[in-house]
Amino acid sequence: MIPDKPTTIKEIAKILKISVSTVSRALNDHSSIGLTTKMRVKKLAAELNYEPNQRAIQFLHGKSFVIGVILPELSESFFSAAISGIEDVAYKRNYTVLLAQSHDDAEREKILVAKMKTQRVDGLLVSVSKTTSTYEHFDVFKKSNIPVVFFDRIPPIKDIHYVSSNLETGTFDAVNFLLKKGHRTIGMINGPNTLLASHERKEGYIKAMTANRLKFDPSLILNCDLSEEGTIAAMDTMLNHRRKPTAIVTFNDYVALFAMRYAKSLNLQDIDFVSYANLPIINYMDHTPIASVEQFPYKQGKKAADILIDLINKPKNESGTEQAYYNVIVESELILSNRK
Amino acid sequence: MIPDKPTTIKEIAKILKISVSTVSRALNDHSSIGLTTKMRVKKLAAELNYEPNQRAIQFLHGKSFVIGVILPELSESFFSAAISGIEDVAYKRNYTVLLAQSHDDAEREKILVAKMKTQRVDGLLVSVSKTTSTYEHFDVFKKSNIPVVFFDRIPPIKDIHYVSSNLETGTFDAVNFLLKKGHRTIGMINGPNTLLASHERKEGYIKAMTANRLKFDPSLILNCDLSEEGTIAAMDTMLNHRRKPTAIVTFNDYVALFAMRYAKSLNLQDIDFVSYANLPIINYMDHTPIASVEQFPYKQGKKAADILIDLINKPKNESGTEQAYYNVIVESELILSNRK
DNA sequence: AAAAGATGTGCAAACGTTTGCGCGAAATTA
DNA sequence: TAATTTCGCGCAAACGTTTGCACATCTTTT
Repeated sequence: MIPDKPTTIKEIAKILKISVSTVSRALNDHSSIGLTTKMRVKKLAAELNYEPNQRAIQFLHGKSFVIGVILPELSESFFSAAISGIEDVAYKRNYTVLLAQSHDDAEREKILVAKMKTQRVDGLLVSVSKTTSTYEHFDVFKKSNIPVVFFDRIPPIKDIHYVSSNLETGTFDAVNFLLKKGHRTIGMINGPNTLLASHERKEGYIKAMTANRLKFDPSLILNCDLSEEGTIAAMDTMLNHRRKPTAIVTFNDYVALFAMRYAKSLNLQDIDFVSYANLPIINYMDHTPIASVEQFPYKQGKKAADILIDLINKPKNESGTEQAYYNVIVESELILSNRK
Repeated sequence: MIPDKPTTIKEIAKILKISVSTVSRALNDHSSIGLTTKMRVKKLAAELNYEPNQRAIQFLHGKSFVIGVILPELSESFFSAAISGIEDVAYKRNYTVLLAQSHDDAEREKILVAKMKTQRVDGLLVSVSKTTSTYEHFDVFKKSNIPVVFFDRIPPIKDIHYVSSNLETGTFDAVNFLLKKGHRTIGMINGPNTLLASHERKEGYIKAMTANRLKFDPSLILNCDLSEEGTIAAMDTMLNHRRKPTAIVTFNDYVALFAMRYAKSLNLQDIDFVSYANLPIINYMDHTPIASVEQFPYKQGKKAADILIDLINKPKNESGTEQAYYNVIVESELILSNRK
């Protein structure tokens, strides 16, 4: 009836009339404990449903085996896939995940970072919020020598660990694929130039063209604010271009959807689209891009978590040696649609 | 240069030549500490960037302010929305979230439950895995008087707290809506009968028919394994029915997609579909259901988290009084498509 | 002037566990 | 047999914080 307080090592010691240290060592299979004692201890521990109090242990060691994760929006498929990867790694390496979302609000992100610090996480994994423009709130971690790994949305500052995807190669493959398929006029509805990702896409496009000894026509790459209206405007420009594209690469699946819908409303069924995989269900749709560049959020999450835990367990940086920073690029990859 | 160990209360005490207890009380605004002392302590604490070691405090109190959350699949939109709600509540009520996913694997779920116990979470929030058929692994929590709240996928056992959605009313509204729209023959592609959710849908359907003084034709409700093949088979049966339906209610968005695609391939454009909202992007598609039953995963998550934290902070159940169980139903609701 | 109350502070225990050190007893070596 | 090693175990400190209790000083009240 009594809400049984968890069994402690002390109680076991008292019952067995041995010291707590012996019990502790016995449970941890320490070499200096006799086999018989070990057996007795373990047997009783099992009977009493003994569970070591992690909080006490963590407190003693000053380690928590907890990693903090701050993401912009948990319900976005990219991030939920990433957190899935993070959790899987943490699980395997015996860490647990303390989760928080910034809702793309810089203020909330600041509070969360402080909270994570207070909770004494062993390390922090962050994809920064869209509205974050200063990065001093991460300094407390650096000062305390607690590793921070950024991923996907990485801040434009020096001396940080990060994992992100390289969209250039994926784009190269995408354009190359379209060229091999016979297309000669390939348009691109790109994102705003303020995004690093837009530049990577553009670079990939250009390299694919030149690699195929084709002239690069800058007017075939259009910027777009990623909204439906912006997409339609870009499409209009594209379709009225003196060289009307027969294939279009779009910045993301939403843009692809808008563009395809618009093309269809104009009864244009003959344009091939290639996009970047953001949405898991795009394959269920009536008209899908014929290929998409996959960014492997799950893999990125895994990689970032692995790096973070490596950093946590790294021997203290010997004074003098320059700290090395992990800058990991997860290659993106062209995936052909499995539907005809 | 030295990776500064966090400041402790002891150091403050030593510098100020007062005892640790005084420092502790000063920082906690205890009434028995002189104003001047308080000021001195707080000033120095601020200068040294003192942060109370939560781990020590938690250890001392035997409370962690952490709630465990075990979900089947973080990357499913329903669950990622739910975790978002959970996190928001936890954030507001000063708890943190320890997250884990079972990947719909009963074995992994068991391990995770044990791990959560070991981590000494203050409470547990669970949506059980599809493959879970026994529920003894939750007993350890009950024995230790740590509250567990189930949500959405709740186990078929007695004496548990849970939050789930009532699909009956949503279905009622859906069918009613179709009837008002003039439909008289309404089919339903339901899920397998093993799911509670299938029964709720069926009940809602029946009640809507009888409420409109229409005869209920059981042969218009088909079970389906939710796969594409199963959906197509159901559609075939449906379309060859002597009373060919003019509208169909489907178990979920995937089924709706399969069914709509199949209907389209047969050049049947005149069937109205209603579904249950699982997929956020369905609104971007070419053909969308004209309405869907929303289950508010975010809201469900919030509610479940609130209940859990209430339970945690509830005064110990006075021996004798029967424990009351929260059984909360979040009503589902019919949402009309915003596209024509 | 003595007793009683505030007021401000310190002592020490407690939370559960690990671990360096020491010590006695048994087993091995010289 | 004496000297040494190995084995098995206990003592006590440490981690950072809170808190009941006691104590000293100062201010009231009788």
